[in-house]
Amino acid sequence: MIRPDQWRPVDGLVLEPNALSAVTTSDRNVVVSAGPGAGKTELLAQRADFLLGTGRCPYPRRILAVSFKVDAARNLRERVRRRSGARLAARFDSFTFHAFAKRLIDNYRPALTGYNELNPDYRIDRSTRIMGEQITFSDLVPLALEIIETNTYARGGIRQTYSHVFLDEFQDCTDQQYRLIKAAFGPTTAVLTAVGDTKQRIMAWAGALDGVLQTFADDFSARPLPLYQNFRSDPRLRRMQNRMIAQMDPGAVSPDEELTGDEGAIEVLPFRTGQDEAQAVAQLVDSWLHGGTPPSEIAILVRQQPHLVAAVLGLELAARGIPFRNEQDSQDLTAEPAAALVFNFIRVIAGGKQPEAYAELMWITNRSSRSDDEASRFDGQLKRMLSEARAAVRDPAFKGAEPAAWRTLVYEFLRLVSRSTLTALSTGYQQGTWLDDVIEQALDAFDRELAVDGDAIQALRRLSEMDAIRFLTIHKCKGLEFEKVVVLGVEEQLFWGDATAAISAFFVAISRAKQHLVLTHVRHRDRPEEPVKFWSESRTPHQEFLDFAYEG
DNA sequence: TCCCAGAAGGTTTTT
DNA sequence: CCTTCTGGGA
Repeated sequence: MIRPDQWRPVDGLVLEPNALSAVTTSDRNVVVSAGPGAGKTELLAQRADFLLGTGRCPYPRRILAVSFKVDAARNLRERVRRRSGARLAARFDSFTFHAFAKRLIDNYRPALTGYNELNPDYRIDRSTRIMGEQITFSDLVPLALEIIETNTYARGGIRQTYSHVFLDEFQDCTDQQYRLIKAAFGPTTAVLTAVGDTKQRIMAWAGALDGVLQTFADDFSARPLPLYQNFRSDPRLRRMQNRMIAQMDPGAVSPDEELTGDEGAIEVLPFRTGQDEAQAVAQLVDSWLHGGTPPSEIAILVRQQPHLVAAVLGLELAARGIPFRNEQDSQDLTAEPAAALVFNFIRVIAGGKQPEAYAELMWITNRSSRSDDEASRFDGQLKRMLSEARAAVRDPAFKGAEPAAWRTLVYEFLRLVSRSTLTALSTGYQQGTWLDDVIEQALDAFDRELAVDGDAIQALRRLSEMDAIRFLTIHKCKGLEFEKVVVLGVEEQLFWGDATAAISAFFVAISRAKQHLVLTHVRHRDRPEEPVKFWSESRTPHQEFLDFAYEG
């Protein structure tokens, strides 16, 4: 146990004064407002280390961190584990709002009565609610709220468990989510830390509360702690951000003398057609990769529907052998162990030497508790299965039977691995149909990628986190950062709607870049092959946004 | 029967 | 911001 006055930031980080206050305050609610790159997530990780390491969050009490996206929740969880070690991190729960709500429902389900009554093996569906057996995503938070509001036992349990609560990206909190937080943690039951940035509020259309940071400050008597530094972006990029801040929130502008320097680059590239744009951007990406930039440090951002806007670019990248991933249709399979197992199996039988994938496969399939005798028999069966599958894939007839032939092999492999080994991979696999859904989703994603160029190994690379450059909507990129960012289509036709929402989206997009930002626009975009209801072929540059790119 | 205003969808979220 | 269709009023 460390004494609070002897605690130092982990990894020797130097925190600005307000950040240090936010990290080491142990008995007061605070609201940290800070722009992009201020290190809000890092601040929460440091605060977790402080609270757990000094015993301000005393055993067996825990810290609850609530985020909006799986990515963000996982990111924070891993950072705390890395910084503070597994022992302390075991008392740190990092969930999305939905995961937090689901846990409340699972733990206190009998508290739901009447219309909301739910079977133990209830399912979650995208759209349809069936009384008693199936709920939708949007039911999760209201049902959790119902439990917390009506059941003193549940309320007491949750308050007993958590001494501190972290709220990430809080500017995008909805009315329902805010009510859940308020009902679960009254003003004096836990110490709350909210972090956010009003300028990055891009969920207003989905019901994010206007001025929720201020509402929180009022309701919870939270101390406001603004942060001023930006550790992410080079000076040229910070100056562009600052020009936008001057318009969005004049009070938060940084003085010019703090943003001097020549590092960083911003380019505005106008094109005649989407085809020209695709060629130039593919070439640019190619040159970045050859210059040594890792693929995971490059992102292509589009306001919405990246598959439509960037379809031509996809072809240009594929022609150059550059793996790319459309985040829209391969949603977070990387986090699913069952999907990873399927991909590893395909990697092992499709590729030449794949020692890592092979070792991973052996480890996962072999760890269920068997007797030595059984284990060695299973080992033999698996090796025989793998070598037969390898031979099958290399048979010229296999090409003609794709993708169904892959499916057959994968299911044969999964049968051998056994259902019980599979369900043991993740707690979620024991309830409902989630395991089967994940396996099907993994196979679908593989089919889709295989259809691009018919190369199984390339398809897998596109599905992997590390090897592929990413196509993202601006919404998906929130909270992420990249060395190089291309914002495709800075056009009136794409940045439509409420002016505040549009400028916030553009601000989020440009502030992802650490070193190099490229903005493109075209005069003509071909209507895509797949039918779309609304599409203008002729395009207008979004001059107001593009002008932010220029100094003076 | 003609004319014009309004609507529609797009960006997210789980074990 | 786009385009097409519908319903209500003239």
